[in-house]
Amino acid sequence: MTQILSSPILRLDQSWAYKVTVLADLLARRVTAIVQEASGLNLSQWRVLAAIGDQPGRTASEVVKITPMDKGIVSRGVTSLAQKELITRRASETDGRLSHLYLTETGEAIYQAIVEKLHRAGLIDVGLLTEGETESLLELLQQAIQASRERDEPRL
Amino acid sequence: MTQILSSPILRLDQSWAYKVTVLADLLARRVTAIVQEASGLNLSQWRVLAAIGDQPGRTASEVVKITPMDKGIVSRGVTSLAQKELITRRASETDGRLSHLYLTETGEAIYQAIVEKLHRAGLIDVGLLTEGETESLLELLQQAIQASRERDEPRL
DNA sequence: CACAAGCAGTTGTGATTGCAACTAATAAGT
DNA sequence: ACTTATTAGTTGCAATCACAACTGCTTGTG
Repeated sequence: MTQILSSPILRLDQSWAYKVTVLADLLARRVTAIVQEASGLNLSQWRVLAAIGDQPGRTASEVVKITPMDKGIVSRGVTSLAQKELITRRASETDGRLSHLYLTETGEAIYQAIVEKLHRAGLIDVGLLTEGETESLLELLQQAIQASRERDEPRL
Repeated sequence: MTQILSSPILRLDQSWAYKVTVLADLLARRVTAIVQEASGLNLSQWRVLAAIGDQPGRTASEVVKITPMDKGIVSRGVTSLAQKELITRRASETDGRLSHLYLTETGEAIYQAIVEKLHRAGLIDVGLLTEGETESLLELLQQAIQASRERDEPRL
């Protein structure tokens, strides 16, 4: 059925954007707690660690691209992780501006331990949804992300 | 296919939790920009306003319940919105602790204007997904939220 | 009624964030 | 080659947030 009223209505409990927001916040709180307890890292430090663990050799700006983080935050994350000796920077030989990032042995251990805990907490796989549901959720989310990225500067 | 390796792997681009996080952040930035430009309100003030517009008479703690916000933030939001005369508090007659919140005329106007803009920006309805897709996305998100809420204190 | 326990809302504070200004290195244009 | 534009990454700072302590009201128990 189509909209009857002339002005659009915001029904929070029917807004996908709102639900995504609420869910993301719940997830962030749980991940933060787990990461904090397991390693003392904060959420953005963990995100940087995870992005590197996910694909070693990434540069800071690549981390920014795949992550919902400001480059300032990533920069600070990289610095502090390097100080804690969880990652190392290796300057690129072909481009003096960037360095590739790798987990140290300690970093790898912490990374694995946290992944394990997140896994058990159902924050990686989805124990709650069936395999098919998960798949379609992933697809829908990806579409929404893409669309949101494309729309990003439509000068409203 | 099931997992072959012994330790769970975090593939970011296949993690629903990660995608939800990225998407929520993209959405938050866009909503913030729109709201800021339209009204000068920040995101949490807008969220409070929206929660009241969505269902007038809500109390602050009800806003907290349906929203991913700390009660401190809601409290400050309510205070500042009241100062700007976008909402009014009406003390409950039956319970001296709480007050019901309502939009003023100005508040209503701003609320409507922002909803309109968000709508045009595709942040309420989903122009990007079909109706069926939207529906299943909503359902899946709701399930995930519920599950996440229930799991919230599993003392890991 | 008195007392304990719980809930609504406020406020203080250190930590975290987002933005923008800045440096340094590379790429592009002429 | 030289000048300009872009990109990587760092840093300063004001705004925002999360958490916890606190006040005051209400509910439950005896």
